[in-house]
Amino acid sequence: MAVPQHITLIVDGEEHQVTAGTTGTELFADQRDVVVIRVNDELKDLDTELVEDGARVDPVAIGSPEGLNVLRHSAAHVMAQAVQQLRPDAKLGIGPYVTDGFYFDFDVEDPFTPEDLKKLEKMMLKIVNSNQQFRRRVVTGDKARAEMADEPYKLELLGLKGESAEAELDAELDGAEGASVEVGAGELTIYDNVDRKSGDVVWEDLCRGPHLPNTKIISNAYALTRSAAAYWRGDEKNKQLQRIYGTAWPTKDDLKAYQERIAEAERRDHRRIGAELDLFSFPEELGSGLPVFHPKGGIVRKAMEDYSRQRHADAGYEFVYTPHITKSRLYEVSGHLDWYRDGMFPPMHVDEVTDDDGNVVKPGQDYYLKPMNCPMHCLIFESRGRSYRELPMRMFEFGSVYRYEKSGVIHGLTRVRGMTQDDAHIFCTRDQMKQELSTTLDFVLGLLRDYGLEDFYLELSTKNPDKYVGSDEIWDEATNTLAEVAQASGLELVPDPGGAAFYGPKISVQARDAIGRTWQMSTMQLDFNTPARFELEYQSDDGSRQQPVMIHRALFGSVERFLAVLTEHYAGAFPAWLAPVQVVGIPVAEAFNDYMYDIVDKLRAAGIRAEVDISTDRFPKKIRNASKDKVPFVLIAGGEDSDAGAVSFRFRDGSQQNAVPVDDAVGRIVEAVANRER
RNA sequence: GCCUCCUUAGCUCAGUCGGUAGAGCGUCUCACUCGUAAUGAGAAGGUCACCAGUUCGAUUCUGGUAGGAGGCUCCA
Repeated sequence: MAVPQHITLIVDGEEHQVTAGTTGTELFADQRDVVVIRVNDELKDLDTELVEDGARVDPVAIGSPEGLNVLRHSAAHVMAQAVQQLRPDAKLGIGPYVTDGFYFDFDVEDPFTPEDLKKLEKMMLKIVNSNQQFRRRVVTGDKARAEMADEPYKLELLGLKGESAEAELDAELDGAEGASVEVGAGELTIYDNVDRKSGDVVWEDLCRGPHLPNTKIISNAYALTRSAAAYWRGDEKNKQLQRIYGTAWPTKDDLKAYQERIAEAERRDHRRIGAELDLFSFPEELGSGLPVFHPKGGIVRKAMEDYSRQRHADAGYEFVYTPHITKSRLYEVSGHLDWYRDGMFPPMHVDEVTDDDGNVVKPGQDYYLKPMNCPMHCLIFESRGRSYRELPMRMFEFGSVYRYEKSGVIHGLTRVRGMTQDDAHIFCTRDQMKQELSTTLDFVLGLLRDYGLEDFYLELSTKNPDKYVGSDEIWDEATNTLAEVAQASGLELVPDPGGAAFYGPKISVQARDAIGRTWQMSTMQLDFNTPARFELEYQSDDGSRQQPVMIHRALFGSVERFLAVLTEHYAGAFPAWLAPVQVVGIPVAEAFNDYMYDIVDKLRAAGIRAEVDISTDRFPKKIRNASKDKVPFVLIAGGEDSDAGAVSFRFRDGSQQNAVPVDDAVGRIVEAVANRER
């Protein structure tokens, strides 16, 4: 019976004969960075006994994406153990890994304080240093329920698993934001944390795993970053649990690099730079999410808009203007009041006439601030009969819209209540739509590149089965057309099921910025429904009346948001063509002020935004000020320069070029602006 | 909208265990006239977000409102 049976494993690509029951720990004993193994595409604990003949076994290093996930998941367990030491009443929610870290949700009487987080970090260090083992144990449903009797949320997850078919459950749990980490497909498992010395089980959690072999690997390259509330299973109808976020890395240097990355993102925060460079502000008097642009920010914005207008004109767009408010009927026809009433500012009720007794003699009317421009563009289309010869008709507007965003979501310029969309609607025939989408995508990407974004991928948002209008055939046709255009672009295409607006599917362009973050930028939506609702039509070449197709598209999304993205992308150091001040002239001493002014006058005559710093600051201080303002070109002139009819450059990176003849310097700056050099 | 935290000079922040406040930067004045990231001295500047309550007395304690931060939910 106990005869050792030999099996063949394909270990890291090579065949090996081993005794059945050999563990990953034994196989990879000399590879210290291996923390889990992959057996036939499935991640397993390192101490898994291997019994299947012919199985593929691959080592997973701690630094690999999967290894990092396991590290962070295990760190979440250690944190939960510490939390239950500090707060024995804490009930466990879920605790998955996320990008760069992990979190764990707890139901506790009192929320965690920053002091608690410090205490918990120390308690975690104790656990980490005591080198507990993570030990996996398969349990039956009854056994799991018995052991988790004091953990109501775990029982709820077990209940879900019991009730529904496996596949369904996994889908549901995945939807519930990481819950599948707790009770995955297949068998139920509990992980015991076993004390090294005593062998006692000090903590346990219902968990799918896998985990690190022991807590020591977590080392002390972890940190608890913040606490916040989160709805249980991601549903705002449920109770809010207290969530603690943390991060964990293979080494202290990795942790430091991560923290430096976070600090860099903070330094680039457009709200901070916007204040430092005097670009915009959010006066409390106006209300939340309603920005004003100061003169410097106004220049950046105007430069962005001017270039956009020029490009749109070149691309055959026509410019339209529409009002900010309208009677309610427009948004009844468009369907917005049905779908987005909560996201719109409440109506203004006007023109009601009552008699002396308060009876309504003449009913009033509701006016709404407009949340979208498209219905108004439809009205322009239908203002007279249209011929197929006019199509495609491309209407562009910097359209200001107002949305009643929930107070908790407003964020700088990226999520506001009043914004200006660079909105266009293209009305075309069905035959034209594919070509039109394809040229629009090229146009969009080209323009984004001109603003300095280079790295893109596409997302295809498809029908939300609970939130759409129109027939399935129309949705299929629209979706397929968008998919074909997206694929033809050669860019990576990520599906976004259910992400579409109610009136049609969309492609969105996601851009990566200078520090690798992605932002949703442009969107292109194909819409058969709005033209139908407005009963738009044109006369075709055969004399029949046809309905046009409508393409919604915005490049910036909103001018405000795009300015925020560019501010963070450039860390405030805008390319010269966008910079609020393009040139600051600094005379070495007052005696050279006039010489400097002559140069700056030449620049101004060439359309350059140039200033002379004639403040009483000393020379080095002026250099410092210009640096802090991130001015692209600093021009310096003293005796050496004026004698030679020259000027000296100081660039933003601190490098210099001296004794440049004045005309050359002017030409160079004019060229840099005209070519939108970075 | 929900949870936690925050709001003190133009900005960044100290501080007051309840007796109406400080620093640095910035601003202004004076002196300095200088070659690549901070010259020195002096001055002005605050209803301690707003509104109530408790108190002899509130910037401080309590409640509410507004605004902000980080999350959650949402994002046409």
